[in-house]
Amino acid sequence: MKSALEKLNRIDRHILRELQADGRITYAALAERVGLTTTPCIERVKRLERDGYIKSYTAAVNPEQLDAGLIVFVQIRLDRTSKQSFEEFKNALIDLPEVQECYLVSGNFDYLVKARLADMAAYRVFLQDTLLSVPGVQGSTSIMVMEVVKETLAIPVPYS
Amino acid sequence: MKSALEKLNRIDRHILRELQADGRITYAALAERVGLTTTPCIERVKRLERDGYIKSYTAAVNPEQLDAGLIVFVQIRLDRTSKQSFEEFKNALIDLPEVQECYLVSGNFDYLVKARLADMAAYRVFLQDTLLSVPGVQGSTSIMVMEVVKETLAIPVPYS
DNA sequence: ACTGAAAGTTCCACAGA
DNA sequence: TCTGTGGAACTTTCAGT
Repeated sequence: MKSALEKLNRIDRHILRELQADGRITYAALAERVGLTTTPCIERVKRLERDGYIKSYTAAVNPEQLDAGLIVFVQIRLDRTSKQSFEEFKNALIDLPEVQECYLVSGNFDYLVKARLADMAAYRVFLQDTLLSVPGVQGSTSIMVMEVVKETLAIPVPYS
Repeated sequence: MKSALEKLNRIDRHILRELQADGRITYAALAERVGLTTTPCIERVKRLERDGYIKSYTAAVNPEQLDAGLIVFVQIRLDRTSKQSFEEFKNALIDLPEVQECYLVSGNFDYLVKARLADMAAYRVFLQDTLLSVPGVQGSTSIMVMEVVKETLAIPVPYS
């Protein structure tokens, strides 16, 4: 079984690195960085997009300045007796703008939710009125983030 | 105290939404979407960048296709007796490419680390040879992600 | 799969309101 | 802070290797 990265040659991996570092780089500048002219460079980028290596491009905005400076992880335990609970919970959660990540995880609880809130007041409202009022939720444990040590979106792509 | 969002007018918030949804949109198209001509639109984007609302632009790549399909959260307990441990730990962690997020958190353990690995074999190596061999680490608990329900980078910016 | 060039867009600085 | 304009830069297509 070939590793996923080996399907991409050195230039493609270089392109992925550059586009992760600067998603708005021009094709002309990108081509120069990876040692191509613009035409084949654009072709490679389009193929990376088509093949799903690049899902989208996005501006990374600063949560601190946008009423979302508080990060909290909430472990949610669901009522396991009904299988319907899981689907209901997912559907309820997926549209909440405060919820940035949600995972089904191993262990004593069922879901791990990462949310961004303005402050503790907003957190209390979110937990009580939103999360805990979803049908099937049995209990929760919150982990408050005191300090962000690292937070990156980048997937490492080796060998320049 | 004015909320952070209220420092931005409707057009600026609209720009932030559009750039989060498509980080490579041309200024011409962005200007049309927000109802401006290109010159003032570019000025607003540059100001949002200067004022730190926009931190960077990035391509979102697919971890599944890049040997990083497995997500694991590791709770790390540190030796609390030495204050030096915290700095050492942070410095050791911050450069690890597998570590996508790292937080100092409240509760029984000290750090919560989110890492992306190729598979369970890579996870075991990472935990033993990398995380647990950092000086000052007393213990760890791992939470394996079974299913990704939601994973977004976007910070909600209300009122179009 | 790449080069180079031509034609069409976009960017961006400047003048003006 | 906006509109409009013109030259430079960039994108994109196409013929050729």
